[in-house]
Amino acid sequence: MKKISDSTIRRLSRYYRSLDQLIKKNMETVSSDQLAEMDGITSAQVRKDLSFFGTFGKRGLGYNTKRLQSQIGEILGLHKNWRVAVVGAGNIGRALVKYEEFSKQGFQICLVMDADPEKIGTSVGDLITRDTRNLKALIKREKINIAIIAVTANAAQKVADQLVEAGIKAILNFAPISIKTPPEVRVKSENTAIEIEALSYFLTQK
Amino acid sequence: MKKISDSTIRRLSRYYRSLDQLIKKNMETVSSDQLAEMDGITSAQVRKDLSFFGTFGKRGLGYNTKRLQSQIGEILGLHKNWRVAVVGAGNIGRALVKYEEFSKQGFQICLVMDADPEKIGTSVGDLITRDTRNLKALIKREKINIAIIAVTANAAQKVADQLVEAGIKAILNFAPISIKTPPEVRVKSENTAIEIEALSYFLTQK
DNA sequence: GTGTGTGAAGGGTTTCACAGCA
DNA sequence: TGCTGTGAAACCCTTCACACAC
Repeated sequence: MKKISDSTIRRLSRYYRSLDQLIKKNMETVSSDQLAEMDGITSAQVRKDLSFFGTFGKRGLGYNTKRLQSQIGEILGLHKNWRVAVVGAGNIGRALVKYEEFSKQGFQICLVMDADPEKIGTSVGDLITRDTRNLKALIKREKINIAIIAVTANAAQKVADQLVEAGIKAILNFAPISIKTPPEVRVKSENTAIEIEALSYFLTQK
Repeated sequence: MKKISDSTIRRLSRYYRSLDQLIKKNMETVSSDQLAEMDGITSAQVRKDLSFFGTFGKRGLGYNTKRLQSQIGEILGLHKNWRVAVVGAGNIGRALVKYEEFSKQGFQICLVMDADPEKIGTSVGDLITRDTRNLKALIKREKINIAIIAVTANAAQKVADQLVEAGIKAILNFAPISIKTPPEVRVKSENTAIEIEALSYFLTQK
């Protein structure tokens, strides 16, 4: 399969959400122009993004909202009921466990771990915090597909190594540090500090 | 000033953090090769990024870690003690108020707001949750520079409009929806659902 | 007429490769 | 010799513009 750019995939996620809104408003069809307007991009971009995966629209008419959403969901693999683990039961970890946007799209958080004895055994949402010392066994037993790292910068690489050893192929990293993994493992980083520093730069320029 | 790409700015933030580690290990100098290796990019990229802002290294030697860090800090405006407000005292909002990575870099959260009467008056870290109805006045009184939106998708645009009206020029948006603002306002979005969906896509492809 | 799908053009970012300085 | 700084080349992504289907 042709290599699809990361930006395209991210935009598909956005289209998926925009379609949600339209469907709630009982809109049956949508044009690339409308979708583009909702996401602040160009209509050519929308059509090009979709064209990588097939032809979903009708010329002169646009796209059927429900069908397009379900097709994008299919492309992104959102029908798959992913099992997710969160490593780190600090502020961010706990907020993620309770984040509704996950469960809504089939990402089920089934495991929370921490290394701190004070935290082990405490409940987070419906889950009980487990000991990271048992990481490998827990990941396997719970058949986890995706792991979220929400530990400190110091601990992040070690956790990542353990996750890789446990067979995890997809990691979402919230620690403010780049982590190293073998090429077959995909890592996405979410680093709020970096985003706010970009705002700082912008304000400083003006 | 020449337009600098967003990716360059984001990488500068990463270099800043990588330099942190090196400084902690008492390394006096670093080459673009080493920095690149730490962040999983190429050395040419590092040198190119820095070259937009000046010449910071010594040929044959590399860069002085402390000096380079402070120069990057200067570029990003990290010395400025930004005053930050968080709108939305849900799970994410509360986690952000307590996020240490912010205060460490001079981003001081001085205001938390929510619309829910149950939440108004409750404390989050050192702050008391205020009523969003007073948003404009509070933003002005606290001299806020940067606002973080951590409310639901439904409420996000309305909050954004109020923030713009209150004179805010930089917004970090955690709501899973694109928000519209006038061109002079910079918005950065952090959307964990989008990142995890990219992982879902990756796992689905294999 | 309307709006999609797409090859081609355009613009921007990354990588290459090397001159030049410590 | 070692490593930076930087034009030029390569690459990738976005935008244009129009044929074509409804």
